[in-house]
Amino acid sequence: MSKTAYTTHHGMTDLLPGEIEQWQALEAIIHETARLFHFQEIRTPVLEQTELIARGVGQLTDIVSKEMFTFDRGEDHYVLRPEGTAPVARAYVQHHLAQRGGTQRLYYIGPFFRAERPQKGRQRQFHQFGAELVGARGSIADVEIIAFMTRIYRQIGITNTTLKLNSVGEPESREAYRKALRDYFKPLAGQLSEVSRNRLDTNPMRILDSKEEQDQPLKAGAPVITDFLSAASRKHFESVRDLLDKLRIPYDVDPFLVRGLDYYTETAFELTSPDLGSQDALGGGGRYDLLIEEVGGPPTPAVGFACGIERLMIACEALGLKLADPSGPDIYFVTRGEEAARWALEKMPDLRNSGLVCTMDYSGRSLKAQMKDANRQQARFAVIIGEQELNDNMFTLRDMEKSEESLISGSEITERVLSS
RNA sequence: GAGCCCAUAGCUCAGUCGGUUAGAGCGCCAGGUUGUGGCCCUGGAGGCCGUGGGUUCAAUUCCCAUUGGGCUCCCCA
Repeated sequence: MSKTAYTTHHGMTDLLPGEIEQWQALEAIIHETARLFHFQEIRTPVLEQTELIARGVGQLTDIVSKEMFTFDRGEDHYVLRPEGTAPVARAYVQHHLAQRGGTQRLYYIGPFFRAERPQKGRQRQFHQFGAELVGARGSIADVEIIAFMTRIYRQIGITNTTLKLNSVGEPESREAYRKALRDYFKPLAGQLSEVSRNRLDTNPMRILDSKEEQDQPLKAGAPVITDFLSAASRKHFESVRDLLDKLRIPYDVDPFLVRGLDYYTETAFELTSPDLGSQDALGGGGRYDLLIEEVGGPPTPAVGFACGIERLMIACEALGLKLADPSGPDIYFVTRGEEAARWALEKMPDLRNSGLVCTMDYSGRSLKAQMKDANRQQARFAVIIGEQELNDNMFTLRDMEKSEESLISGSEITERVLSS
């Protein structure tokens, strides 16, 4: 163990065979769901300009103020992207996607980076998938996004989730609400936890998601943002709830749901699971009507979500959900002698052209060792080739599960395996 | 940034009240079957007992530090 000179950095892990199958199966579900919603994949670089993230996500957010991996080369300031929405917004502006007309329906899967202390469900390199509807104003867009997200979990079989829903309104309402919160909490400052007290001036809305024991009773009497929403915001929020009801997507309105990024407006939501332990958010999202403009584009309403893949895996694990089993080859060639091995090597391209998965021993090991390997790899059939077989052009085809053997000619292999 | 826990074979873990060559199960390799997997039997490889220092005649064991890992708070995915 100590002989291993190099290891991954703290909070970054390798995905090995045995584990990767689950990821691939999940990715297949994501791509298929996106196809059904007619969203198209977008891939943006892992490195972005630090300024983009700082502006887009917000200078005062935890992400920007203390969790970014950054480095400089000459004049350029690089950051490992900590989230997906700001880069998508940047791409939308940079490539003038607005000029393509209509609404851009985009989704992505990929790694993101935050320099936090790792723990269960939190890695420094983690993975998210997400979707964005850019250029869509109506509440139907919000609901499509939520439907997209929840459908994926339903497809997987994760059903014991809670969808929390709130509206954070427009900036003006939020400012009025912030003031009301300050007015409410100021006299109680002495009873607040230290973290919350510090937020009183900087970001009082964050006091609302405090988990500190002592803050809970104080939160209970706090003003609710719903009372500060403009008529338009209120109508939008009502419409979202109404449409969710129509789609029979259950949700809980949580007036204290405040998401950590600055760019959210109007609808905000979060999907939580009881199987995740302390980090219980599977994913979340909301509307961000001002972000595109903030990063230099035309005023463009948008809504999106992002979900953590590692957390999804934890939930699958807890629920015993296996999305995929590793599959073995159709044929494993067991060879004796160099000539036999060469015959097998030359035969395999034909079989593969027919769609058969085949492999063989590469080291000229004993027959027993090769059979053992075929078994370990869960091969459906072993084809045994020795001198005799080559001379007669008749080979032993062994059904590994039934332990039955038959003699067949070389040209029969494909058909026999395909038909069983 | 703060707190708690852990560190012995590839994996999961015993163990030494401080005392010669450090163990098991699984896995791996080989033999039993000179051409046949899974079950069984036999054998083998594989550990500076995370690292550094201290106490001691003697440390994998006790003490300190350090590194790595896990969990929690904060916050998020």
